[in-house]
Amino acid sequence: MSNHGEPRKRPETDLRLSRASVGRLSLYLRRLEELHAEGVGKVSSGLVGEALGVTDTQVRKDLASLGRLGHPGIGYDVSDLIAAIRSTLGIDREWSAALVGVGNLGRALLRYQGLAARNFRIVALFDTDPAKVGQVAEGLVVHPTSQLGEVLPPVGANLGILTVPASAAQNVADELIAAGVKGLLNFAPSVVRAPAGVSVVNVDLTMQLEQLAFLVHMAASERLD
Amino acid sequence: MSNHGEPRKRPETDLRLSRASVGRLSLYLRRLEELHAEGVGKVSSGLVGEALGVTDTQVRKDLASLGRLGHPGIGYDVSDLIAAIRSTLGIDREWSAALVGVGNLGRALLRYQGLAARNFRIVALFDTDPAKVGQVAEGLVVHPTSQLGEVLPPVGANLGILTVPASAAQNVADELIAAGVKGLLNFAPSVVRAPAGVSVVNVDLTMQLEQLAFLVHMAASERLD
DNA sequence: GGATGTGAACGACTTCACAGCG
DNA sequence: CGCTGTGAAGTCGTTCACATCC
Repeated sequence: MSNHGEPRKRPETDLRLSRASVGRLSLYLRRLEELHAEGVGKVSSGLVGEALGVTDTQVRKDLASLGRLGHPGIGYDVSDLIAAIRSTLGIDREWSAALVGVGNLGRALLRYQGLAARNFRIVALFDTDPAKVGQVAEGLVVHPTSQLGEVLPPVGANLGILTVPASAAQNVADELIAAGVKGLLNFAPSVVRAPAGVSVVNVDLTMQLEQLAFLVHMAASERLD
Repeated sequence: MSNHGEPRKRPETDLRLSRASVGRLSLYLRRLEELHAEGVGKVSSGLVGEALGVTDTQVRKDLASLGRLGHPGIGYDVSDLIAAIRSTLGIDREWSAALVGVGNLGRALLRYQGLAARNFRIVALFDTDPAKVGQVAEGLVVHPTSQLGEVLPPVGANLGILTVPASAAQNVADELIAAGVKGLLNFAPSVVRAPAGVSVVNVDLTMQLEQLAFLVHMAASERLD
């Protein structure tokens, strides 16, 4: 689903957090924010994991990587946990992104409130279609992708969002990287690769549809017991 | 990212394919279709995995679960592999889906060509917004979500796609399940749970953004060596 | 020689069991 | 007593090494 580009040589032993646990930390964070909004001040590991289908032990193991935040017999302080997870994930600051490919999906992302709620801002738009260039969407002018190298650096986005056809994805990714972007969110149905120092998350809707088809397919054949 | 709903009791020992390998099979399939289009007839495990960042050994292990399709010294027949993967994933037939939530993302999915290309058809639309009910999008009328129970069963969709707010996701999921749907693709930022026999894939864009933020955040601090 | 298939070693992640603290 | 933190055990997935076959 996501990778770091090149296969890494070093086993990365210093990295405390496993890939899987980072995903769960996101889930915990959301759950904790819900609980916080409900006025809950202290939580147990069981309460956090319950609605998420995660065991209490697993929650404690994950939270242990943030430091010693729990109080035996009491639980965890919700606000402390929220702050610690935000800081660990690196979302206690603002991220700015360039979006390339102002099609249906690109526009949907532009209008998606969830991005702003998490301090992700889209600060530049690009498209190759001459009919789209010059248009304004959500207060941003669409620039031609060919001018990415000149337009983007002064804006200084640290992320790139790819909502382009698969055939264009790697080329656009390379241009974004050349323009200084440090992370890529790729929605094209292709595996985008990047050099060390640039992170990539491939979303790949097609793959997830096929995962679902497989699960349903399997469940159906299991029913024939 | 995706789960089967309730935590399962039985370790499901009969299931040959691991979750991770199913995802890779999707990637192989896409790569093989590219190669097929280029007129390639035989491939080696190395060639399939190369552009995907997967080792040859891993490819062979994954393909082994499809049966004995390889020929030592020669490789695999591209067409055979494509057919075998399609059949294993359960995408050698048509899947029909109801889409609930005709907002920006819902509309983007409706127009997404990749669905049709993979034999996934959206056959019914629902929304709670009275302003949207009755509208026609891509040839389909938007029905009120409240009438899901009456409208959907005669149409007979086997999947449900949720592009609704997180607060509504579980309720809508329950209604879809009651209407006979066997699989759910959930785009809402929440974990949707389903009883045994119904499969769920949670896409969760927020989580993937946070994954990316974390990776970039980590890469930045590693640079201080 | 060139490539597959696969047991065995290895490593990563999860669950268990329980010590320890409030 | 309730709940955390964590070594140990167990499970799952990946990589290695090599026997095997065209």
